[in-house]
Amino acid sequence: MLQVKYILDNKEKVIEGLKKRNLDSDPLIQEIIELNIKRKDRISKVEILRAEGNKMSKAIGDLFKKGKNEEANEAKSKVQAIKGEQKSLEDGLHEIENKFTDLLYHIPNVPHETVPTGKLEEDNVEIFREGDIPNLHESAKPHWDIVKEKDIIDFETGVKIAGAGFPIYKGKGARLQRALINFFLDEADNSGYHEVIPPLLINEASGIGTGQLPDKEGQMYHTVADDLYLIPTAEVPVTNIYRDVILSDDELPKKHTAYTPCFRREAGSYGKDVRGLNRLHQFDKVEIVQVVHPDNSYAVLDEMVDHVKGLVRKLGLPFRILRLCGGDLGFTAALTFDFEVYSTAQDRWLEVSSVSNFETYQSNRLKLRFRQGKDKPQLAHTLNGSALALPRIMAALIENNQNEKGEVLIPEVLQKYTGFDKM
RNA sequence: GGUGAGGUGGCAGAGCGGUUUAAUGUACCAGUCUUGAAAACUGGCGUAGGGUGACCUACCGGGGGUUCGAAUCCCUCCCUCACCGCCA
Repeated sequence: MLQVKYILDNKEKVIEGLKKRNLDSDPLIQEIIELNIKRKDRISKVEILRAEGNKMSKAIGDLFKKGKNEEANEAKSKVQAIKGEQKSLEDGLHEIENKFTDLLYHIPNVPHETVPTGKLEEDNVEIFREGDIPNLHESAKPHWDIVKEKDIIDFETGVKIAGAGFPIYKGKGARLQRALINFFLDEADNSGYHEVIPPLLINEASGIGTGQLPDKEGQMYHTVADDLYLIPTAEVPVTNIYRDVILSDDELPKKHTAYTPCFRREAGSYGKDVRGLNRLHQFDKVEIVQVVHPDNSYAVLDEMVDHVKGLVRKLGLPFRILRLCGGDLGFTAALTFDFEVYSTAQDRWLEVSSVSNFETYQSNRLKLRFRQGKDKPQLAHTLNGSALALPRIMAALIENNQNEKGEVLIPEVLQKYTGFDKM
């Protein structure tokens, strides 16, 4: 969430910035400012009373020790009166503070100055494009037909076992999946990301830390008996490694990569959009996460974008990078670049990666700080990106690399992982 | 799942209603000494909110309660450890 001090010092900037999200935050910000005044006023009143009470209580102890019981009892009733007043002020304070933090939780991050205005996907700005879109032969098919013919992904049996959106990868399909995971992990390792295998279930505090909670619990699977959530992305457990942590500046940056399955409840839209591998409830992803010094975070964002670029390039997929507009920007992000690969047989772009800088939005919730020399701790910046999400990469590879003989060719970089060069 | 023991500063560890403003040790930082280091000694050493400042306030797993006063007593939730059971 945003820092209160930042909101107070940059009121206009915050309101202007949030307009890019098509959000009229003026009344909300105003309410926060007013509540903050009330809050501070109440705190100082409570603290004055408390200081007085503390002092008198101490004196009572001394009086009893000296045997002046009468005086002590007299003082007791005085303190009792003070405490009564204090209690009702404190109750009010609790109420104010609950409302205050609740409001803060509901304000999204302020978009970076380079975020374009816009409401829909179409308003995202393409900033980069690379690779030739192949001309497919007449008999080219979408991936859902190909995988069925070759029996490498079985959607129907997945439906029986779990439901729609839980495919079974089989034989060479499973092997290709595994190859992609290992390729992505090796590439991340080469770029200095330290691999972790995190828990796939997270508690409420972790969900709040990275911004999935409150309010967005509907997007996650929830295990009722134990009150845990299945991770929607490795971002959540990996970033939460640093919840309530104060790092020293020479420990920055922290770079992590993790392969995990991801679970999303999101009830997709319909038809072509959700067919085959386009949208799943369970999918595999390799994530990269960084915790960095605030001065570097935008340079690091570029570095992460370059890393993802390298991956798609090596796979030989035509791709483009979009700068997300305010309307399409995630709740917690300040700036996001989406990667899309071109799926020839479907004749459309498929999102395969989202690389974002959250600035201090997550670290403020996480209490993720670092200390520069002997200075007071300050909030670090967090970033993350998919590098990459598997299913749509798989879909694009299968569609773009099909030849007239009905074979699907495996990109060279993957062959040492798959052990075969075509399917 | 059962039984028992616990959760105190970076770590170790005392305190179990009122000189706790949380002892002590250790780690760390600075200084003295030293050619330098070690040792010894001296001082400093948590987070957050408020005040120009001396200072004030909160925090001993979380929340609530008893009391003039709670790390200490009570309730509740969470977590850790040990043993038993079950199990990959």
